[in-house]
Amino acid sequence: MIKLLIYEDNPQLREGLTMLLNGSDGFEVLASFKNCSNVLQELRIYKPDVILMDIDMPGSDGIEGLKQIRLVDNEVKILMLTVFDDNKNVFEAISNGANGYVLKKTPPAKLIEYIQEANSGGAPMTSSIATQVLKMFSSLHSEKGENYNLSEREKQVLHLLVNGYSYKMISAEMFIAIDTVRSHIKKIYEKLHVNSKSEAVAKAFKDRIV
Amino acid sequence: MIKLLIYEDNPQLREGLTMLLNGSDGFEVLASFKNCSNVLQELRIYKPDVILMDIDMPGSDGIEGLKQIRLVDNEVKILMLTVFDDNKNVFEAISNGANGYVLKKTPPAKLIEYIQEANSGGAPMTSSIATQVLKMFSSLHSEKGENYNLSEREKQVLHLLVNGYSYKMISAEMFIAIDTVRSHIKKIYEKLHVNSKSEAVAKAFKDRIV
DNA sequence: CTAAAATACGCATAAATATGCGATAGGGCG
DNA sequence: CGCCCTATCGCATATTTATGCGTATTTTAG
Repeated sequence: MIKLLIYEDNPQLREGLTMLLNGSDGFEVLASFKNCSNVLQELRIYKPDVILMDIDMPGSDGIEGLKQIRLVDNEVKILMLTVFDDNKNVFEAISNGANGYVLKKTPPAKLIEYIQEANSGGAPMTSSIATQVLKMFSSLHSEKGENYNLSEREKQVLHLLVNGYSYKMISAEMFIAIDTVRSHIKKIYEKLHVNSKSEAVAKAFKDRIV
Repeated sequence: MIKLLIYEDNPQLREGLTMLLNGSDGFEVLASFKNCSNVLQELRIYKPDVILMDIDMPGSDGIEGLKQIRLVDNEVKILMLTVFDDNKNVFEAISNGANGYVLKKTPPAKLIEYIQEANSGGAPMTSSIATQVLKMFSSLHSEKGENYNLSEREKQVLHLLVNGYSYKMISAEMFIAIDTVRSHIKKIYEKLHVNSKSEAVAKAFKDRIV
């Protein structure tokens, strides 16, 4: 019997998880909470095997809770739940001793598998997370990311975009018509597989093409 | 149909894998080889989707093969197979662009799952490997930049912005009116001293507030 | 040489964003 | 109790962005 604690601010999801797990053989949800303000106390009282910890909670967030727990307990397995597979949180979580990191959209059957895996000493990750982790690793050694075959001019435009330039400013800076700026940006979007300026900027940072 | 190449020096295992996969729906083993001396040629001829690459092969070993392939092809998925979950090889493999890293003792059903995962862009790892990876990561550390005194809600909004969400999508995701999203974003811009979405995104990356 | 990119530009239009000027409600604090 | 902050929402409007559909010249790769 795997004993669980759940920390999740969204009431629906909290209830859903609790019901799912209590209804599954070999699982017992001891309690669930909407934030981790009293996580240490609760840990002492319930002595769970595995903790499901939402990352994006108001007040004391999941990373904070994780840190607190790891100050006093290195045994309990902590599985982080999140809607995002972004770099920062993954890194923070695993640097601070999380045992796994899974997306909330993970189907129930998978989630159950992951919990079992965490409980038996594994490190379950949804594949997009694992990919992130591998990317981070690769980036430690290989200096440059994808190139996306951006042309020189396109790289210049993207560079200016990343530095907060509007189309008008780019047009002025590069001595080309604003419509030409549009053309370039459209091409850039195609190549990066995005469709907004901020997505392009984000991608530029993530893939280090800046 | 996932098309596979197999590199494995042990004849029994090589045959076993081939039979297993050819006997499974949706898989086709194009060919299998006992070492990767001619990997580039074979890659060109067969154009596989996924390559199963044993690490511990005599002559040209799996890491060597991996490196060669990645010089000319960043698309094909490469799943490393090994008996050991030792640090050195894991690190080498993932630094050189392997898509996954699984132990040979992985049960067939799991292996099939992993291959599918690799094929669809994931990064399958057996849990002991994943644990290794996390441990390596934990040894690193980084600290945090400015906070800009963003409120909880503002951080959530910024987070979504960084992930390419439009106002409308944020409104849906957070269950608030689009005008409220506007309010938050205006406040965020003030606090970050910017005045466009892409600038905010850029700043979020630069200052690691994401 | 020829085909394919890259570069440059124009026009039109729908959607998204930025901004200003409001309002209401709850929580924390001296 | 007022005062400030956060969070919520509404309306109006100007600007910016995204996109489609064109044309034309130059450079590059096969």
